[in-house]
Amino acid sequence: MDNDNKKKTIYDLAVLVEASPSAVSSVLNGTWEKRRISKKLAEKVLKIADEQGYRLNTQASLLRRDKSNIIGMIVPKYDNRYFGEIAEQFEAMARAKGMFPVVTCTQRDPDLEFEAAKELVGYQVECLISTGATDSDRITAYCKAAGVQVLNLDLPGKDAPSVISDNYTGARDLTNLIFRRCQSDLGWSGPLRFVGGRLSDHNTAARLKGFMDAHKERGLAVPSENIQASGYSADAAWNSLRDFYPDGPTGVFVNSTISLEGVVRWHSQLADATGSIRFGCFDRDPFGKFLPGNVGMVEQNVPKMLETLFKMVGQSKLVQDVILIPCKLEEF
Amino acid sequence: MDNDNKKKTIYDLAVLVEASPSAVSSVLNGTWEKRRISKKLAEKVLKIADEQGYRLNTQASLLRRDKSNIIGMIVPKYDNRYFGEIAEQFEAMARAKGMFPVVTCTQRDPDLEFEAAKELVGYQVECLISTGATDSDRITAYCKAAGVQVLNLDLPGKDAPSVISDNYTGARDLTNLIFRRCQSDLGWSGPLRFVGGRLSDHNTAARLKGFMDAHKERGLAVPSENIQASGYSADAAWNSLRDFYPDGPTGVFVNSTISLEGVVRWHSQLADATGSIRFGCFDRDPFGKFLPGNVGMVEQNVPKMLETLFKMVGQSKLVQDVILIPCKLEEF
DNA sequence: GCACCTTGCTCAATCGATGGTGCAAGCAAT
DNA sequence: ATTGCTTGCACCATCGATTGAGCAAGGTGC
Repeated sequence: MDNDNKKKTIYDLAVLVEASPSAVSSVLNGTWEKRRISKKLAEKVLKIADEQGYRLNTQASLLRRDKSNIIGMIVPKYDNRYFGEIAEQFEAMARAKGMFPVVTCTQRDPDLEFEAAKELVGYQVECLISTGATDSDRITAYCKAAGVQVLNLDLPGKDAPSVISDNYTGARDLTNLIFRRCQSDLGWSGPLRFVGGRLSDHNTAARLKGFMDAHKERGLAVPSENIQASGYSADAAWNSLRDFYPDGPTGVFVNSTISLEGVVRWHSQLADATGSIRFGCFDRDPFGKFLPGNVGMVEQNVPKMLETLFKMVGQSKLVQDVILIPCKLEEF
Repeated sequence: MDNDNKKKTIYDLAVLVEASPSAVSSVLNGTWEKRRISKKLAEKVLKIADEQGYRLNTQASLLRRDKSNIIGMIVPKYDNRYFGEIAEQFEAMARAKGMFPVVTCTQRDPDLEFEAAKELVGYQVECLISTGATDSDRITAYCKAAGVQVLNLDLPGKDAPSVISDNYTGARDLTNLIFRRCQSDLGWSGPLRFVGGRLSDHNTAARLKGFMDAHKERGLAVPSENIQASGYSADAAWNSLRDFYPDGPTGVFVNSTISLEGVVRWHSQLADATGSIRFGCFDRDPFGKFLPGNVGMVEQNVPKMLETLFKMVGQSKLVQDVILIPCKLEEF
């Protein structure tokens, strides 16, 4: 049978079916009717291809075709539900559209992001989705020079269309929710604290603005030590709170579920004060609802974001530059 | 400059540097010294390639080479830390070894798993890692016929080497921990309940055996209604518990963090009984520690699993069929 | 002045699949 | 018997990069 482990090619099949490689090729790629190959030969080819376990060499096929149908995505991390959902749904939607998705995880490392983007361009992706990229403009510049479409997701970029959450409104709503619950549960009215993320990051900046505006509406000033955007890691959030022992009610706006891990660690180690703390988190995690003190989470609308994104794939003239997708606020 | 959006090829570069395409190629792929190309020409090629934004066409390159250096992985879901960590670390390790990782998510759908495996073979992967695959033997058979190495991860298969956790021991240890805490916290000694997973799945079966053996050691019988392996979804776990209102202390072995979501939902809705429940979970989630009633979690040793796996990549003669990696038990 | 080696390249076949073009056989119409 | 159309394929250039083989120019030794 096929005890030789070399892969079968259309030339091998051609010998077996006693026909030409081009006939075999056209049968296998479905163009045989157009090429007036007889049904009889077509069936014979398919039968033998099946018996021999033939599989198209995608590399060779793509080299010859003009379209690759490959769509690439870079994603920072798989350590939270948000990016996990993005990757999963992106793959599902790409497949549904007959494309081949290639997703690669770049660890929030700008150089790795750029390397990965270059690699994907080498694989002839037709479109590259740059998700949460630290330096998306460098990627965009490279891809533009290579004639590859780029779309930004989650974080905006200057030179390519971007689909992102309405971070400002989501953050303002979440801040208001925390205010409301601090008032009703603790009889206390702020100001709140902001923990996690980076100020240099667009999303953190937009969320902080929503946070600040909610304070302004209440005529509240926010002391600068209340803003602790010390990075995207649980340890960073933990470090920025570890020496803080509240002497009264406290409300915390947590920027990302990763930061939430650090905040919850802090929260759980406070002896008495634990009951007089309320927090809310931008981004959702299914366990969040069950964490004591958590009053609500913002869920970014991933299906809607991806749906919007996929409408732009392959379009050359795109009107809008940054498209904002509303978030959903879940109160616990 | 490069305002034409067609991709540059070595032929385009050859014209610009006034040399042959083969000289250009050998400079770009680093074989130029072996091929006795002068340093002067090499530098000229590199300079112009850079100016022109040249990028190797991987498709064409791979077609000609014998090794692709692509390593593929299929993964069921990105909705939990375990598979997320596997994907992330797999990519990092593959890159560190100079390979190009392609990971694709197959939604626990056996047909999608198989389709994805076939696609990856078409992309000339040198090795396919089949992670948690429902029907790994079908994938193995296909890949063997195509001469592609397969390694199973997380779930074992008959016809290819497998690296999996020591589910039995991990589950027995976790069961013992739950017993211990039920005794010390509640003065109660079982029998416990088992929730989540599928009995047809090897891992669930091994974990259930560990669960049962821990009961046997204590001379305890487990009523059949205590075993609720109703699937891998939060809703399934929730459904299998929703009508259960404990009238005394209760201990639950939760099989996967996804099932834990359902269990916690149930737990949080019990009125009085909530304090007399203890549970533990196979698989870790950073928020688990903060869930009331949770006494511990089993963490699978992903770095060790992948390290073991990568040692086998490219090896033709492999001695051991199923390699068990010990888990770590974390008590809260 | 001739043989021989080294240097620095170029030539052309090749990887596997694709698709435009061409050609032979068969049949009908005149 | 000749023209013309249809059917059913085969031939071959091509995609971009790689690599064994070969060749011309220049240098060295005797």
